[in-house]
Amino acid sequence: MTESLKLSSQYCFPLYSAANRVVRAYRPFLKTIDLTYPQYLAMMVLWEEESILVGQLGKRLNLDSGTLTPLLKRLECKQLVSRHRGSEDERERLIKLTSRGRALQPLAEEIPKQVAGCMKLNLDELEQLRQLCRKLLD
Amino acid sequence: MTESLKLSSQYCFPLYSAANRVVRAYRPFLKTIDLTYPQYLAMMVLWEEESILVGQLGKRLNLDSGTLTPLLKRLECKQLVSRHRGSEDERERLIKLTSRGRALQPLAEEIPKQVAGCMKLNLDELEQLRQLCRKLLD
DNA sequence: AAAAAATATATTGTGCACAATATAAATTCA
DNA sequence: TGAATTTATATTGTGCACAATATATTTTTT
Repeated sequence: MTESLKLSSQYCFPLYSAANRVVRAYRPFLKTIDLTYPQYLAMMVLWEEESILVGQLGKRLNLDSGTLTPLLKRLECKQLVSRHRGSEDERERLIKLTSRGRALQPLAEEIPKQVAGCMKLNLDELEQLRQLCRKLLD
Repeated sequence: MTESLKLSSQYCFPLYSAANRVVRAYRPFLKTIDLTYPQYLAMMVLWEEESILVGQLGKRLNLDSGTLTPLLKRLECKQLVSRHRGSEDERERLIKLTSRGRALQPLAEEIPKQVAGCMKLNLDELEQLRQLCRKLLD
């Protein structure tokens, strides 16, 4: 057996597995506000920005239109966002937070703390993990 | 704006994004042997074990039968594995590496090194990242 | 042994994630 | 200005990831 192909030798498998685990950890909390994790990420950006173009949102979340277009349609169905065209450029799609979307924010307020409470890592370790992931993403 | 809901304050978003990035980094290399990343993980276990029950494989990969059953059927279609029943227990599904599956291993040998070469993290940082992810997964 | 409970895997349905491609509008160039 | 190119988003198709549930077999209990 070659060492390099042993599961226990892999660096990326734990990362892949940890990301799955974390999204799963969010699920019960996000269920209370009827959002998936990627939807929650999009809503976080909108709570910050009020409105944003699909392309800009994609840059913030590292997701493309193939992922975002259907996701944003689902948020539109729930009346959390509205989808408009750019005023100058008709190709652009401007996503706006609705009042219903804005009203969701206070209900999400406690979720980060609650999830952190379920984590096996302390704040220091979470910070290290974040730095390493950010460097990987550079 | 509440600090706790800012995207830049999140600990898990970089982890989620980094995992997507890493799977994407593997893709061109895995394409040469016609495997997806989760399929590659399953094959790695089989290269180690030769045969394994679905449940045991799920424990190694942190995946359930809802994910593994269709994945293993696809590997079966490619004739990389065969799917049998347990000899004692008819409920069990025993997955066996085929000769074709075994023949794939040498072609995968160089992939871990190649992917590591694309990474923005050095070996030390990869090791730290792995340790943190493992602790999170405990 | 028959009924009940537990176990292993499969199925169903939803929502990503992404590559590849399509569409349509804007920009650049001839 | 008209054609070619670029840009922004949408569409299509594949394969996860998982919750919820179903099925079938085994084990335990009565």
